[in-house]
Amino acid sequence: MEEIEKKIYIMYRILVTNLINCISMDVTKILHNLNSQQEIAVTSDHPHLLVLAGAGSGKTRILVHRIAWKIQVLSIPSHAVLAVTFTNKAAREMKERIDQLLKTPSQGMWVGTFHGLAHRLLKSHWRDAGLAEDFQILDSEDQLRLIKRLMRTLDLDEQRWPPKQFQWWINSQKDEGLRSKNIQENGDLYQSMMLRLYREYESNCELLKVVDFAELLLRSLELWRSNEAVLKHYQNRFKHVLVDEFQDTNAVQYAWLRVLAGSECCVTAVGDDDQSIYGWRGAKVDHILRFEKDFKDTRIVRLEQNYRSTSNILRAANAVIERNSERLGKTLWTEADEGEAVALYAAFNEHDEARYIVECVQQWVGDGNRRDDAAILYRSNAQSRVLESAMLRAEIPYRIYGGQRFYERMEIKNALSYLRLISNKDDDLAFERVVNLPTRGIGERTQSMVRQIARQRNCSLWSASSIAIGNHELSSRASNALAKFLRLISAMTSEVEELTLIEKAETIIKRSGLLDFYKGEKGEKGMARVENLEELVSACGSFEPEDANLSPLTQFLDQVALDSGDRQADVDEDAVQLMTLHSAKGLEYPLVFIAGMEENLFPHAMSIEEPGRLQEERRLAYVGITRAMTKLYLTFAESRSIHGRESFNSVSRFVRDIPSDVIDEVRLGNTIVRSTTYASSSLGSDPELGTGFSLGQQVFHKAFGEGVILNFEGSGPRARVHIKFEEVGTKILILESAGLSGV
DNA sequence: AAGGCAAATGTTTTT
DNA sequence: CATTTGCCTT
Repeated sequence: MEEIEKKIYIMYRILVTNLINCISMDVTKILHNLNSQQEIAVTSDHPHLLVLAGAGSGKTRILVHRIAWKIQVLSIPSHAVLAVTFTNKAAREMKERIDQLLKTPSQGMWVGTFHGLAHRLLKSHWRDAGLAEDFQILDSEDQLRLIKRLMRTLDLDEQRWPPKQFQWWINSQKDEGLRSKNIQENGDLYQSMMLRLYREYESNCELLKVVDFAELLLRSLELWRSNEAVLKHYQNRFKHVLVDEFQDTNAVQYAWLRVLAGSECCVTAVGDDDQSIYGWRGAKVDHILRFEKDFKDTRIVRLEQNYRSTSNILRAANAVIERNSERLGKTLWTEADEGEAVALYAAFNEHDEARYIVECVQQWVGDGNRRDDAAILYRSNAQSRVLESAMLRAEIPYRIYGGQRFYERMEIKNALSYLRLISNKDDDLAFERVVNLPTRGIGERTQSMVRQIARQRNCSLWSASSIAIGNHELSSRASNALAKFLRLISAMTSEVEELTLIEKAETIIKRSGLLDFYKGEKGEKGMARVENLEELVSACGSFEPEDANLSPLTQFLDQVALDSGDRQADVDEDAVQLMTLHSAKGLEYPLVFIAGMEENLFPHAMSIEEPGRLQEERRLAYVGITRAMTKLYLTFAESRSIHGRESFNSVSRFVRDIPSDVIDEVRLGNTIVRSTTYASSSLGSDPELGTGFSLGQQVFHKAFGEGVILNFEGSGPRARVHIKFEEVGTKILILESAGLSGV
């Protein structure tokens, strides 16, 4: 069997080579430097292809080269190709690399995120999709606001029913493709409550002409399912569909692909079940297993050779992921050298951990390396603070990824709301956001009055406001303030009409009073906000509209809603990268630190009980470890303050899974000797700073019993000692009055 | 209606 | 610990 396959393959290669010669085109570089598995993945002519690509095996490269192969060698027109990713960043990168490889730009090809492509569909078929032509995109913050508002009208107690829960529930239903009418009541109070709000939410979105993220996908799926003509059009066009990060697809996205693919489309899916870390967001690894069944005649190619990491790092990664049961099974291997051992550092607390990392970075830089090549990863954003301040103190330039995104910042959303209101007076969400910002005397009372009128008349808040003023339904003070606001918006609209996008943004930020409002805000915050507003203006300046028929402003607003705006600001500065493990997926760095390798933190306490969630944490650990190319540091803190409370966690189980011959345990300045099981660490040889005791030492106190020394503040007899007692927890004692004795 | 102070409340992230 | 939310006073 294998023999035959080999022969066919050789014949195929001969044919291919001839073909290349015939076309006399330089396509050799498409196959240049590919290993045999990669080459099969690029050139396979099976109808469908599933590439199981391990970390660092050249996943994106395969996708890009396969597209180039199809276009240049198989002469498939580029407009027949659709490539879909999850993030804008990945889509941008793919576009760039295709252009680079093909030289000729990827004209006619659709490359984008699921959401971006769905939006594009709905924009062209808004009528068939049952939407308004100028429908707005609702981001998650807008969504939460809307839900809160609906809860208020339904008189639901926000304490008993957290709005976030409604949001989460509604989104999960939509991710599964379920509308409220598809859900059966099961007599459960919680479910019936959720469902009740879901119904209300659906009809309100309809009314407000807004579409949330999940809706973009679901709506475009329903469009295809219900409209034969539209579907046929796209099925006839896109004969080649390629999906990146396939393990991250949720139910609707998978259905979307299946419907589009129909029966004559070639689907290529590239993914790694071991890197599925978005299960909590509806992603289903099962889709990888189902692919073969749903797409008949699928060729499966495994890419297991890793080109990124040393073999020690890979051994660590494999040891961690091996303990997961539900795997397709894949073992990464490399031709690379053993490399250095994985360093493990046991810190006393999070500050010591940060200090140690800073020291290592300084040494790395001192050795002539780039800060850009170093990344510090952590499980949750809260951990970044301590690391950040340590970097700041050491004057090491750093860049934090994630956290708050540009277009989600309050001042930016406010400015955008003014722009939205300029382009569409009936945008109620924008209206509500800025009607009293900066404060102009339109308070809660007036606003609820206007809302009530809007509901009665079934009109927008904008129209309701003029009705309220016209009918003298408000106090004269409120009426004047409201009229002033309406005049301001109208005036700005006409003033700005003929201006370019950047001028519009500039004018509106000034005229609305937002700029002065934030300038007046005291402290660093106001400054930063003003800077952000300026950055928004410059973003308007560099925006290039795609469609000449539509107004640049509306196009800008749509793009902003779909793009989180992870701008590449000061990318040129050589800086250490700080990010969560989640956002590190897809990236690689020569030097990687993973901080906070502790039980309850990583794996996270919320995930520790459930086996499924724990497996996902394990995959996250695998993702983290495989980011490292040459040197990996794992650190954990024996004591860490979480939410202001001190907690003591043992070293993460993921660390214990790594074979000890791969790990090099770092001992601080040779002062302390400790074992990984830390609790009963052996005594230090040198007393700490003349106190007569050492860190990690077991001590006895008359009242509190036995404990372990965790930290010192100061030195000599007046030093403050942090001790974790077995019975009473941690105490901070003055040494000379504590009356401690060694055990 | 607006600003100030106390209490609550904390995963992971993209779109 | 640090930020956001809600209540309460002016």
